[in-house]
Amino acid sequence: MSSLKLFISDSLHGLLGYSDSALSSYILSLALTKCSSAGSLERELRDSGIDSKGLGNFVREEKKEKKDKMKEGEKEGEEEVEMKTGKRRKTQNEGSSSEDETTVVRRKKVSGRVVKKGEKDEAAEKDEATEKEMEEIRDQREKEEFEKRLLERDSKNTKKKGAGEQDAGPGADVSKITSSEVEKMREESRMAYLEQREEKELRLLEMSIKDEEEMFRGVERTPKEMERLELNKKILAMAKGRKKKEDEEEEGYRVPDGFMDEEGMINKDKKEGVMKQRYKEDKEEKGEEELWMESQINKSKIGGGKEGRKKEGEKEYELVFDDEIEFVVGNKRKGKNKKGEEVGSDDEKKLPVYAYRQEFLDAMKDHQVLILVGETGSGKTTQIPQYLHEAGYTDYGKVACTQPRRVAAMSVAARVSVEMGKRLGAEVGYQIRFEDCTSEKTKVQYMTDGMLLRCFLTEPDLKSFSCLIIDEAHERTLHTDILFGLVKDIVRFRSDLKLIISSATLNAEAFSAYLDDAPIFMIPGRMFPVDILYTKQPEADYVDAAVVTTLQIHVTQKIGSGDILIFLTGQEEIEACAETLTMRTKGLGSRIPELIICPIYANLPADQQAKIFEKTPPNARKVVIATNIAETSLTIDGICYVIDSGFAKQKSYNPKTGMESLVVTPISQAASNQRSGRAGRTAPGKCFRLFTAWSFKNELEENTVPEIQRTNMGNVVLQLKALGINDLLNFDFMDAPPAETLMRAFESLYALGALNDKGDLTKLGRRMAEFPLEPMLSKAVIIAEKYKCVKEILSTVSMLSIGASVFYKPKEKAVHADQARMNFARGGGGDQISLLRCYNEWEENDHGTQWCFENFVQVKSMRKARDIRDQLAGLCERVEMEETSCGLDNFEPVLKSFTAGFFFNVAKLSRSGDYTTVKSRTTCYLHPGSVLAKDEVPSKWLCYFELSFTTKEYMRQCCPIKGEWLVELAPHYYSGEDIEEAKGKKMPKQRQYNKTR
DNA sequence: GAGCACTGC
Repeated sequence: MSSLKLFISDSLHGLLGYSDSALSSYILSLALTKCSSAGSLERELRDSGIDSKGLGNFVREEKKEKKDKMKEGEKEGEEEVEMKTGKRRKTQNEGSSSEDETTVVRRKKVSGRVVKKGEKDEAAEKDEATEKEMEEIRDQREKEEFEKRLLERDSKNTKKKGAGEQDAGPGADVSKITSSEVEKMREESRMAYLEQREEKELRLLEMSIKDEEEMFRGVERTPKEMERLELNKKILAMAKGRKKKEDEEEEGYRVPDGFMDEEGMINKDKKEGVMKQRYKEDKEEKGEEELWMESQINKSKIGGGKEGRKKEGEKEYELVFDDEIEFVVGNKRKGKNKKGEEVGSDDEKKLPVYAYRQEFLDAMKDHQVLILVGETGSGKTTQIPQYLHEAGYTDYGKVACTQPRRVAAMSVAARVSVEMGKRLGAEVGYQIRFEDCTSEKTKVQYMTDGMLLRCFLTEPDLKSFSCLIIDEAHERTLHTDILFGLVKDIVRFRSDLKLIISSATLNAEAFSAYLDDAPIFMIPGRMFPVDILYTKQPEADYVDAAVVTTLQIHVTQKIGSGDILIFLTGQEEIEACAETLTMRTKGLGSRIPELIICPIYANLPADQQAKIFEKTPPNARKVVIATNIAETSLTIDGICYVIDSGFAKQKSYNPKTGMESLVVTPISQAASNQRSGRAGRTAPGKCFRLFTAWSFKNELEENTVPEIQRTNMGNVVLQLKALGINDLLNFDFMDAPPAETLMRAFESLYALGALNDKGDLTKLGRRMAEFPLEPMLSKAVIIAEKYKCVKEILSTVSMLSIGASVFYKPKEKAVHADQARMNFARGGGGDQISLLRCYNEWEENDHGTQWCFENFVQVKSMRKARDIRDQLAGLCERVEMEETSCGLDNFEPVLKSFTAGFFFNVAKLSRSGDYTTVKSRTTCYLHPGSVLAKDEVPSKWLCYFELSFTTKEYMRQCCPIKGEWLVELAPHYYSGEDIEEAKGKKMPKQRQYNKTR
């Protein structure tokens, strides 16, 4: 609490200090009451912090170390390993090698079958097998040998023990193992893990060397690159040399395979007995977690699943991987309407919603507001608006249905227009940014939620609508959350307006409570049951675990039983996962059916994205490796197995520094359930969660923190202000954003001149709200009029607002891509001017695709930039802003205009050579991707587009500016003092003037 | 020398 107080008084001092402090005390009191009543300070702090709890950090750390390890080559301390495998290790120690138990089960199969295969291969390998395959075989050998030794030793131990116990008399426990033996076993398993890891790293290293040599043949390489390559080669040679030596040494221990086979069987039973005994002992100690898991398992059995499916399934395994993961059956997601007929042509009649038509219309008659709960497949999105239309609600206004995504709005509208037999754009239409497919005749209108929000600006009472349906409300996007507040207000004074909040999850009570206890109307979904399986122990590396699980599914489940969908966090992981999968399936060759690997993430070029929708050929299985994009945005048919890493990248915002960060965070229970639902769309499915049932219950939040609580609110505040909502701190948010975030938004809008000292919208603010841009960008556009560079700033702003996806950098042509990008930087001006040059050149080349290709620029992004630019230009025309131009030779006006919007984001070069933000004194770094990163003489002053924390505080999209500009452009924010230090001499003290507002 | 999850106006 005290820290918040401090912050508020601080910021008010800096910002509002000069003015009459009516606003400040007002805001302060509101902020404080809001904050204490919401009790959200703790959450805020957590949100703004960079550390995510749970496994996220661990995994990251672990990965980084993995890389380090690879560089260090063979140096590997025991302690380090202990740390790396910490999570897994811990449970193993506590839960006392339940893993070993399974290792034995596996071992039998490995030696029983794969070895024989291996022998055959060995005969033929000289002529046939590729180098990689040979290595695979050798790997396999090594592991098996190690396991055999382990078994042998174990059997000796057990025998010895057995003899000893007999001496001690009857009743002595055969299964008791001394602690030194436990220690030994631990070490063994540690070694095994280490060995496996080492092999993997080596293989990867080898591949990367090979790749580099092949792909860059004939391409000039920098000395650094050459150096790295040489170093890698050296490491590989050294490691291989050592391996060879070890192999030779091991040769002496070799035991005939056949012998081991049998021996393995005998040992297995004994050891299993031992392990089970210990397992039970431990379970008693462990208590809650195990008990809960057990209860979950029993529940699923009662639930009518195929009892003991897992146990039986194991026996069916033909091919077992030595790093196999064990899963525990968890609860079952119950299917709705188990018969679930195939979707046919007249399927809407079979949709669950159909049976509720009359009931629904009756409910509509009685209530103004209704919460509609219907899971995926209930048909609510397509049918409900039609029912309303048929019932005559469209006689005095349109029925609007909002969707969080453009594609959804378009496709649903198209579907409904077919069902109604009307042309799209006539009675049924949609409205999204850049596309208005409606007409005067339109009765049923689908639109994005952001679009409806924009409608409020022109039509505050929404009088052209008779019904509003806010669909997918459970997603809690920023726009839906704001809509809630606005529509709640509207229904109070427009008794003729009907409101439906439609959600797919059961936490509808929250919506109901928020909307004055509105009645909840339930429609069952059409879902198939999904078995949920958890890992028995935490997995240290979920990417690796996902690969293994995929192979397990692929090998053990019948081909044609369904495709696999893996949820990972981002491009990097997806690529790594796809690579490992390719490698391992290649290694297995024809022993397994074909596995088609399809990565998908938003930045993937469209043609590659389309691959996931191709039908899987018979005798093959598709595995889709996706980000969250597959959670909501797209539906892939035929998925029956979902592998859920339990993580996603989530944006969080720290209002103190204004810094956004994208962090790998554990997902919520709700999100995990959403993911598992993806397995049961066309047939009964299974969801493999790569975490334990315990962590699901105890470590995952129940619901995802709504976006409104972890994002910058500048734009929202400006828009709400433009709608005439003045008392924002008392605005009826369903979940209020953190007070600090609102404060920061106020502060920045005030400094930009969008709000006056009373907190009211200024003329400038009203103009800014017209632009569909972040306030700082809008300001830059408006100021450009003064500096006569509107044409240039519009292009720059459009390019900036599409994000970082402009330049495309394929791995194999990274050097060329970088070169192409640096070409745009020639002539100076930093990233902003580079983007401007890029846009201009594209325009000069007739918006050509070929040009994009040659310059490693993404066409998709450029087209988007053009759309945005056209829209902005249109808006400028409407406010009679002339499209002036300053040309490219003198780009100073462009940078000045940009700085006029982004003067918050200015960093100064300190003596130590780092940059420090001028006001908040945060140390930050020039992003290596910036064109300025290669400059030899760093600019004294930088103005950046965004500050984002990844591994460091990085400034992205930076341009060099002059210190004097700050006093000229933002005299109320910067004084001479702020810049004199860098100038080295005293500047005449400038009086604050702030009377213009 | 890093790495950008997903949306939307």
